[in-house]
Parts: sequence; structure tokens; C-alpha cells
Amino acid sequence: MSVQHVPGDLPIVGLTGSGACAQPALVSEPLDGAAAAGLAQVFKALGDPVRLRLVSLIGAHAGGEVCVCDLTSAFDLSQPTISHHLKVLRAAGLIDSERRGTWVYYRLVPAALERMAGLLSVPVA
Amino acid sequence: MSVQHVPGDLPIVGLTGSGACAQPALVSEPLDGAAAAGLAQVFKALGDPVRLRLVSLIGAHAGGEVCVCDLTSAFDLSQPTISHHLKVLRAAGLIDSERRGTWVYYRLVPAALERMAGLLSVPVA
DNA sequence: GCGCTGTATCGATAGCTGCCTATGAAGAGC
DNA sequence: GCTCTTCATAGGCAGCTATCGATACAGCGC
Repeated sequence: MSVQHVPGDLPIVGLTGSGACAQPALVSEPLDGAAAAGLAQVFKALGDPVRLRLVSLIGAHAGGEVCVCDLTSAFDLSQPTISHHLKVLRAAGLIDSERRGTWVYYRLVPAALERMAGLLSVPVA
Repeated sequence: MSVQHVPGDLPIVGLTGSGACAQPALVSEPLDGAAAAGLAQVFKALGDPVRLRLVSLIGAHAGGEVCVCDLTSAFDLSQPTISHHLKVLRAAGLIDSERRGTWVYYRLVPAALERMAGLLSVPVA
């Protein structure tokens, strides 16, 4: 579940809608405007040093889950700022969160990362 | 050559410096601040619908090269705006350009794309 | 030389984004 | 109930960015 949010609360992009359809590698065929806008949001989410480090921290953490308090303490930024960045990453579909008791844990969405990786892969041709 | 720019004119990132060193997959180990900043610039370059479509158009074009005039005519944007986006992509190391006579041709830098794809690939673990 | 065409740069402006402080909401423990 | 802790949201402000028109630069043809 997605914690305290009404489902559909945020403009979640990423895997919604397209299902398991294999992505056609960005450079294989011209992108239409709508697809470009959706994909750009995900790349934009990754286009910030803090968010990139957040993804890295979450992914590298044993167990695959990290408490927000651990993420906040890893940066010289205020807690609301970290919370904001986590929100952007979650809206992009790159991470997911779950509340357990007092704490909220974040983990990666591997499928979303793989999808973007596949987009950037250049066909042998 | 890089056309009309003095080499080092722009803050080119991407493959400069790191050589052929295999990138350690973002989620394998926590990213330090400097590396995050460099990678974020590349993702940020991809985090715009117009630039994403530009990359797609260049990559999907037969011959691997596209004249600026063709790119400009593919969008409902002014020529300076397209030129600006191409400059951002080139500064990120994602594309390269070459002038031949009156026209300037742009092509992808596959190694840069592959590098980012590798970063996003999640290890099996 | 002169003009014409294709690109890049300049300068300005509207909109977005990252950061903060202050505040609100949700649980746990009393 | 109240209080404390953890996290999210709201509001505001400074800096960046996407866009434009105007202009400069680079080749080609004359």
C-alpha cells in the first residue's frame, strides 16, 4: 500500500498503464509527445544530486528498505526537504513507501529502474 | 571535432575522466556528492520532453546523423530554443555535432547512453 | 566584395524548483 | 485524555530554466 495517500493522489507515472509491454528503446523509433512527457518526468526525478543519492542509499541498503530518519540524517538538509525529494521520486514511480508504526520505510521499485535502463540501451545496429 | 567551440568551452560531463571504467550500478553502493552531481546533470538533460524527443529523433534516424534543420522543423518551437536544447544535450555528453558545409549534423554518443543504462540496471541480488 | 541561408548566442521574461521555517497529521506511550 | 516523536504538507523566497525575438557568426553562391 502507499501509506497515507488516497490512491491516485499524485500524478504517478512510470509503469502505470503500459503494463509489462517491453519498452522500445528510445532510439528505435521517434517518441511522441505524450510518451516523452511521461518519461521526462522520471528522468527529471533522477536529475537532482540529492535524489540520485537517495536512490543510491535506498538501493544499497541491506534489506532494501530504509527509514526516512536514516535518509534525513545522511544529508545536510532539513527534514521537509528530504521529504519533498522522496515525494518526487515516489511520484515518478521510482520508489515506494510503507508505514510501520511510527516509522516510514522506503524501497526501490526495481521494475521502474529497469524500464529506464532499457530505454537507454542502444540496439546493436 | 566539436564545431565552433573551443575545446573545453562547456562544462562537459559524462565520460570525461572516468574512461572506460565500468559504472557500479547506482544501487550497489552509496553515491558520493561529486559523482551524484555529475550524473544528475546527465539525467537532468534527459528530463525534458523536447530533449528526450531530440535524442529519440537523432537515434532513430537512418545514418545516425540528423541535420539541425530537420530537428527544428519537427517541433513547434523556435530555432534558438532547439539550439539551446541541443547545447544542453551536448554539454551532458549525450550527443555530438559536426559541421559539414552550411549544415550542422548531430549524432548520439552511444557510450554515454549505455553508461546511464548500466547505472540504472539493478543487480540480480 | 555582397547577399542569402543555416546555426549559435544574447538579453529578457514567465514559470518552475529547491530550500527553508512553521505547522499539521499519525502513532506510541503515558 | 495529553505529550513526544516521526513524517508530511503549506507557504514563501531565491535561483534556475524554457522560451522568445533580435542579433551575430559561418559558409555558399554570386
